[in-house]
Amino acid sequence: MERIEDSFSFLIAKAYQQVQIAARRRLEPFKITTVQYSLLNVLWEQDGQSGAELGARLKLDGATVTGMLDRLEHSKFIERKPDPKDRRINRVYLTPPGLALQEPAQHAIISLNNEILSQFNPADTIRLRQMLGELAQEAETLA
Amino acid sequence: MERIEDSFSFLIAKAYQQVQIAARRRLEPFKITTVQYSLLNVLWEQDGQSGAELGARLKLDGATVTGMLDRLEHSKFIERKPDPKDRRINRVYLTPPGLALQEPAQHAIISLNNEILSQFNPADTIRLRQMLGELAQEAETLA
DNA sequence: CAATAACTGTTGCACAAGCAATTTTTATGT
DNA sequence: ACATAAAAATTGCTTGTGCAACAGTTATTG
Repeated sequence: MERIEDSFSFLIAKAYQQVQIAARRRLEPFKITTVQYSLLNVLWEQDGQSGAELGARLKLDGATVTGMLDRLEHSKFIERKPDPKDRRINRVYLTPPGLALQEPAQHAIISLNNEILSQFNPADTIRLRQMLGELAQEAETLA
Repeated sequence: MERIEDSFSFLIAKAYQQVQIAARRRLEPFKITTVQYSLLNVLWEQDGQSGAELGARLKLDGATVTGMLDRLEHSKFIERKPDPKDRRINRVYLTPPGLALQEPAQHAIISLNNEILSQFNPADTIRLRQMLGELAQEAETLA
């Protein structure tokens, strides 16, 4: 028998959970959630993407993206505009308030990541990032 | 500017997500979810615990535990019985079907964890487990 | 002893997430 | 061209999560 705390699935779930909670606290002043932040991040990089593109980039279900866009639109950080060439598509644009979030929100999250990782030496940090990436890849093929 | 894929918070979220999806698939035949599995795991170790004890062990909010117990009770894997000494407390007991899940469900998850980690050498695996634990700890203090 | 604090479980609310099914629109293949 | 397939977005459903508020019970403390 194995204690649940020794199960690797549990370990990564709890590491994720705690990072998640810390990130949520840092983003609270900006009135966005962690997942909304990741979506905004993709938009800060390139405006006017479709919901499908955002979902592919963030590896999120289309239905999840729809809900997130609903809430982000409701809080006036984005706008949906129909694509003139393809009527299936809604393109997503940042509003001025949505744009204004970029500097402070990114600063908050980058600082947090640095603080969390500051306990490891640079080589370990690099290896950890590598392993997390390979882990996601491997789990995906096993799914 | 940082691409979201390079953000550590995103990295760990996606690693978690993919492990989660793989685990869900493996548990599908048993009609339980990954979080229900972790709760059952604590019960397989020791029957008759209170909701508060389960929540503390799994680091879950009381309200979350209530909902999980509702669903596990509805699917007949557990039972709630009032504590005779302390009328605030409900104690949670496994039913025979709940007990019967232990062998096959644990086997499924342990196998998955081994498969996922098989890409790393033993030293890296140990280091990864260490780092994930320290990560959770550190993020918790930063929250 | 009586007032207050702490604990346990529950409900309600909001957000996130995946899956299935549906609608509308565009692409493909014969 | 027409039928079929594929893609995009949405809606509905279930589960999980955390937070806040609450009721009932037990502990503490002045």
